[in-house]
Amino acid sequence: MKRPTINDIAKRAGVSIGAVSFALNGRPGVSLETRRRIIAIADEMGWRPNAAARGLSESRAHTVGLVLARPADTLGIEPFFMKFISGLESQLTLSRTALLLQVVPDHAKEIEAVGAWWAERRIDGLIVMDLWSEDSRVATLETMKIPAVLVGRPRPDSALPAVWSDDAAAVAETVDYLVGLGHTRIARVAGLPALEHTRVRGEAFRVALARHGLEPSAIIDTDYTWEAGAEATTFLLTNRQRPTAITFDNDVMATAGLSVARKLGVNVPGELSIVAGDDSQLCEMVYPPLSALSRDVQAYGMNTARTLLALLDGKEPASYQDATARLRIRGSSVARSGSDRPV
Amino acid sequence: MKRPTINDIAKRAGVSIGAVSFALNGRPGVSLETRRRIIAIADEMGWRPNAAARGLSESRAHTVGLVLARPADTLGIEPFFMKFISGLESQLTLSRTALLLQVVPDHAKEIEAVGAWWAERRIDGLIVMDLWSEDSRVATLETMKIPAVLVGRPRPDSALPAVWSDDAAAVAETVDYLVGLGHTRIARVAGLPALEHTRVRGEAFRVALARHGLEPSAIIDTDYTWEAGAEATTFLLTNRQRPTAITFDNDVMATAGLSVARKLGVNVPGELSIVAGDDSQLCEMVYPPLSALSRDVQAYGMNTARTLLALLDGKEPASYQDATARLRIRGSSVARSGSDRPV
DNA sequence: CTGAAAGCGCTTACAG
DNA sequence: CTGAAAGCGCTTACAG
Repeated sequence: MKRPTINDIAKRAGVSIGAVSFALNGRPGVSLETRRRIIAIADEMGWRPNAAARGLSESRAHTVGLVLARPADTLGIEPFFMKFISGLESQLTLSRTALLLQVVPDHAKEIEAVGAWWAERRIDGLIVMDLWSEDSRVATLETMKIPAVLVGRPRPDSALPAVWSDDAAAVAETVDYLVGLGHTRIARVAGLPALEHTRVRGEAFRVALARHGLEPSAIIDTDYTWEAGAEATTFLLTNRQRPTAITFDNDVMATAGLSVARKLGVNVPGELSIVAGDDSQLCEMVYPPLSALSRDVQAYGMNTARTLLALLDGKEPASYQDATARLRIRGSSVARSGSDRPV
Repeated sequence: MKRPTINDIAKRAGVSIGAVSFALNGRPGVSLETRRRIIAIADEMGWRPNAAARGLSESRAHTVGLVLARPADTLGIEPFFMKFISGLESQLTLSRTALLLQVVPDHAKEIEAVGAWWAERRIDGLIVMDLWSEDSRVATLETMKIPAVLVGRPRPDSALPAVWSDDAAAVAETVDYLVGLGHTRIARVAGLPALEHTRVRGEAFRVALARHGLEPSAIIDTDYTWEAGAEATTFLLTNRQRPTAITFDNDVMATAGLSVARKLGVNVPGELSIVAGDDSQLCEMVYPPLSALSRDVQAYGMNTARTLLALLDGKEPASYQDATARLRIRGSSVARSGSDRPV
């Protein structure tokens, strides 16, 4: 029942353990015939390299880390993470690399967790998510010399490779679409203002509207929760000059907005068009179903894994631009039918 | 920049590496004064044990594994996993144990993944989720002698400890509640029939109704998806003798049921009461908000981690019964107001 | 092409 | 109470 070691294989094959190691790792120094025999024996014995032993001599853990820094009760109904992780792993597994996961409440705890993993040599590299505009983690990781991939825009102040998609273009598509429908009073319910992601979308929102000679009807910062989405929508819809279209930075808030509109007697899409900045099943579960910016999150995870693995293999750090989210039009957005509609 | 080893500490302290190891691990054999000095030096140098080295000599990885066997597109909007994992980790971290995660499509791939981790000695133990009534994994893990904790009912045919809660009691509470409201035609939209969880709930449903002299109005198996929930509800509500109350095995299907009822012009809760078998934010996001069986999922994860850690520490395998889910009553369920209402 | 040996950084019996 | 040494299971220069 004891798991076999290269020693056992060497004995059975009548060669040295060095030869076994060379044969199993495809390195020169063993005749083809011997190599074949060794591999056959290893397979037959169900041998797998002891990760600790290999890690110790290679100084490589064949493991990467992912820390999610968010309050546990915020780990909500967004399917993003599970899908992203699933994509990550499908790639990591191909390279026999494992994924270590931890959930912590904030950036300080994240650095602490990563520092421990790194000091214990449990990980070779790291995936960094939810980047802030001012994000102390980036400099800290560079100081610690931890190979890392940023999930988000490349940073001008950092050499760490990033995997990102063009949020600005996606927001522009949304704005162009809504303006094309005749909307002129368009509001934005934004996510956490500290996130770089949110800043980029906000700026793109202004710029896209400006191209049409328009200004934002309003931009409201939130924390992504249902409650914040509901509150923001209530504020917007009970205002004098209420918007005819609202974009929400995620699906949960868009759903909250839809729900508030119904309560206030504002017809969606008749009087109010809604577009969600994240797509998920939730958008199809409500009525009317929500138009949303949609993307392949699993592919995003896969590309992130590939970028990190390349970095760990000693390749030049290179950022990767993932596909831009595309607008998926559903029932929550239609042409403006108000008095000031262009004719 | 090189990370310090016990060798560096030993040199600085002027002692042998053995003494350092003893001091740092709180074992006897070092004088109190020396011990203090060594610990101070280690702290100052930011030393942390190399996990590979320790793992190799201890034959213990200080890591446990969790494999989620489900199709990637099913990794839906249920917050259950992220919450459970977050609970798991808060405990594991206290014991300096890491969590390895993998997502695979089915049981065969799960066994393959676990087998690889185990053969490579990457994990000391395992958490097994989503148990089936007939589950080949249980026997396989016992054959492989992998320490594992089952998330679900203890198995009569296995010595593996389980962490579970009394689903039957929770279902009975739901039935008693609905019957108490005057409902006599109560249907159940069940989850995956292969899951032991589903079987137990189904049986409890029959038994609880029988105690009131009633029979199930219907029991429909599904795959937990929105679509299946919608289809089942449509079937139930367009039937001649339609139920006045439906229990759904999760929140997503309950939401689908609510949506279908609205489309069919069946008033909730006026003509139909709905109870969800899983609670989540989703239940509060719809109108009327859904009554649901609610539980502390993070605590469930914490207790699972504790049970596994105890097993790894050589304690006798002992199952743990977690708190029973409690019915949280919201707007989707009210007293029956039909013609056959008891007076 | 092959074998014998050192080394990765720990833990842990074993002598003193 | 302390030190010197073997061993965990690999990889990898280094001689032959």
